[in-house]
Amino acid sequence: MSSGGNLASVYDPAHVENRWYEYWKQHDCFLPSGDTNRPHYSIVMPPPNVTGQLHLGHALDNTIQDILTRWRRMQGYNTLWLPGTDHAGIATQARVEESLATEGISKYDLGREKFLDKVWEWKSLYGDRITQQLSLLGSSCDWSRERFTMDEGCSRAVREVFVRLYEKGLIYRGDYIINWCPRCHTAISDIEVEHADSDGHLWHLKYPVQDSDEFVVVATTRPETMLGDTGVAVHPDDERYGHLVGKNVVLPLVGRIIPIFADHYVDREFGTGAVKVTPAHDPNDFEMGLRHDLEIISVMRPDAHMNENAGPAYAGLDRYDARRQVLKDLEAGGSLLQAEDHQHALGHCQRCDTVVEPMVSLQWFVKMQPLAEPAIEKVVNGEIQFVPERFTRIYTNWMENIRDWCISRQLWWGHRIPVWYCQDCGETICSREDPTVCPSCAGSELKQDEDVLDTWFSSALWPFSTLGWPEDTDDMRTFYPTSVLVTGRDIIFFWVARMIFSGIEHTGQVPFREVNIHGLILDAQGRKMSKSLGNGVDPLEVIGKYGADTLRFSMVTGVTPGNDIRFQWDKVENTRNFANKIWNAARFVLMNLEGYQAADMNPEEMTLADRWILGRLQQKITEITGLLEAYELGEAARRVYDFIWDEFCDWYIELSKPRLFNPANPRDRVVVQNMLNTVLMDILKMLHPFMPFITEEIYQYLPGHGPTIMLESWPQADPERVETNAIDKMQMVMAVIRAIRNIRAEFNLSHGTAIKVILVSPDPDMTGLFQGNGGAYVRDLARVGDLTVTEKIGVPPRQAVSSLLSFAEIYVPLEGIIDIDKEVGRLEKELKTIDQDMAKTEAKLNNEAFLAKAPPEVIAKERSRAEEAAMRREGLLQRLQIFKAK
RNA sequence: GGGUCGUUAACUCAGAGGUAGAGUGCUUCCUUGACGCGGAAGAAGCCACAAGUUCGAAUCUUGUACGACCCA
Repeated sequence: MSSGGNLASVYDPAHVENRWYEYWKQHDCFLPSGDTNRPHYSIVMPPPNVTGQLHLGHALDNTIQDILTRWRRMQGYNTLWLPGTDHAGIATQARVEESLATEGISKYDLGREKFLDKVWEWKSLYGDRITQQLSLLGSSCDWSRERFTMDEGCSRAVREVFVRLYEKGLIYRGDYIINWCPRCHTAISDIEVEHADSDGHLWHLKYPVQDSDEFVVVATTRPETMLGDTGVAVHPDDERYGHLVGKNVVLPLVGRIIPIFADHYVDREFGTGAVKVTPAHDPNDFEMGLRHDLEIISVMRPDAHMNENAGPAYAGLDRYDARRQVLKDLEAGGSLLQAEDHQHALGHCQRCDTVVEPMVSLQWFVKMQPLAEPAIEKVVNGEIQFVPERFTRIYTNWMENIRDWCISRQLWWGHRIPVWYCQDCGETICSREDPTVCPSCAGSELKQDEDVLDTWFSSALWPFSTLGWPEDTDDMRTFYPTSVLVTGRDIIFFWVARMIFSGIEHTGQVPFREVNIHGLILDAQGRKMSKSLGNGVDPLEVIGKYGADTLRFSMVTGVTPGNDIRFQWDKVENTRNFANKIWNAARFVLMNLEGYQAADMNPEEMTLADRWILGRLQQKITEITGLLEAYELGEAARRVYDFIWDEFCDWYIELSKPRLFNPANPRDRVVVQNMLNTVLMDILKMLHPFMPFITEEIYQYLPGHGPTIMLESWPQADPERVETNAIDKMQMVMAVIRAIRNIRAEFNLSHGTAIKVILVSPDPDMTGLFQGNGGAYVRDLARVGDLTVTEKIGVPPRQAVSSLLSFAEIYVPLEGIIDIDKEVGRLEKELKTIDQDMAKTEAKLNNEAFLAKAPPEVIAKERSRAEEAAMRREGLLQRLQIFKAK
């Protein structure tokens, strides 16, 4: 056993954390126990971007997962937390391109293969960084099973899934309108588009009706697209335009003859009620175009400059220059009627914030309807549960309105689409193995599709691809479906939803039973942390300054399920202080364990304080375990905090001191030593999932410790140890001590002066308590030199301050010190509040409806409250009489 | 336009039918044999507003206002 006297009085995480992480790793503590007789508990980690850096969002997400994992592991589950990283197609490729650009090289200079070599170089250079950062956080994940979305196994799963869906007809290729990012030069899916309101204009353009003097005025926010207009739409019931439906207009600047048609999509209230239709550059227009068989004329190039279809005057112009030019030309031709200010939502690329351009393009899609249906059902019927429950609706609403998923990306970094085109006969071949000859014509000129898959296509398979699917592996059988998925509310659509339908479709099972959704970490002002605002806080900085335990605990205590939390340095500091508090409590215990011998807790030998703290400990075990089961991690952490600081440190340790230092009773010392050790041990175990490092460090100093606290069993509450009688009595002792301390503070009685106290209670139980153990506590903790306990007092001393508790009266004689006027004032104030309280309770007790309908225990409580108040009031009046009777 | 969340002490947030809680900050005191990153005591709130349900509402219902976010 080490002596606590060697420990520094200030806890320094830097000397502790890395050491234990290495120790755990070396001793294989993160691996599943492998005991398949025990239930399994498994989590797959949401894979961070392989070239990314740990941010506070990761820190929170992984802290929650680690808490759950460590807790369940201690509970004896066969526990697996599987880590890994994501190849993050667009983001990673963009970063490599940026880096090459500084050398003046473009990816085209290198060509596809050499460029990909570069990306893999990046991956190996930065791929470890994020996982090392996760280690610093204390993540107890099984690194031996670490995966990467582009490793061999995951790639195999991707290939299998693509081929299966293709063969089932759920994957198709076609020309459809998609969101195009002109900067990233790729298609992106609907949810990768972020809408932001921006100030623009609504221009009214005058289109002449063919063979007529009439005009149709259309309103648009994007006049440059008029070059690609192939129709004008009005609402079928709009009387203003009814006579024009079926006629044509002559498109200004272009001269194209295009039809006027009716469609219910048109909003009569908006603008002029007539809209120009550009099927090639607007998703709604595209739909209308299909319905009315309109021509699709694309007027833009992939870089969002106009193409030759826009006409020689505009070809080559950037879309915004083209807008200015078109407006100028329309105005010159008298076709521009008015421009009003108008706010509208613009789509931006999630990655680079460039304004997205809707374009018609040949892409691959997943047909969502058949996949969405069972995915909704499994959530509605509770096979998958969202926690908090309200996220269920967010999920189902989205799933019910889902559109087909555009999965092809015009990138090089990613899973290449496993489709080949025969150059001889034009056959399309989708295959699990790379084909060498065309099955149709036996030709060998096969060319693979250039595109790669959306990164989320592989992420969607993560819960099973990481466990070995499509093979029927031990891990699949043991750990799938996983127990819970922990993630932020921002990726429910991107990821959670897609894992659910993929899991059901490919494994026939849900990928996880529960989804625990947490909020986002905001800055101190409540804003999202972002690079552009520069308000991000680096978790590594926090760990460096305060330690990972502190970061973890400070984040998790701020958590209420599903809600965002603000990051505050104040809170981090407070948590650091908490760590130091535990450290010093442990130091105190260790310093006083000299001569420690393990002893059975004999109830006979236990004092009131012992029974109280043991009872409270059992209650806390029950509460905290229950809160963890309900994913109320923040509340659980707060309970641990309060118990340690308020009850264990401020009361129990203080109460233990006299017994430790009393040489007259050596046996007493042994009992307290055992108490301190066991209670501290259980406290550490409960705190361990939250603060793994400091708890391990202290644990290793305590007598009776095992190889690691990680593999200790989670405390179990023993109901027999909950003696409510002892708890109640202790609470009364505490009330007396507080009352005396209060008097001390109010009368400035320095801590050095031992005072005299008279405690009066007619209840023999009470007098017994304070003549015994309770009195000793009062003497020690309230510094009472002379404590008189009596059932009755004839005439209370006049020169005394009093405190009237519900179960006892306390008098502190202060001959010569007491200021009678002040004391009278104090009592009168107290009398007033009692009167107010009494009025309230009496109003209730006089209310017949209350007596008739309120539950009996509430009525009883109200009655006893009234009685207590009456007693205290009586006492106060007596006191006042004594003072006034001069 | 639809939806979700929030509005509680100066600040940051808990609490979810039975007389309001914490941390920080503030005031006063304390070099008591773990801890000043500490201890003791205290001041501080018509729980956004309105109506309803209920014996009883900060808590449930409906609406309003303000703020944040998501979807269209």
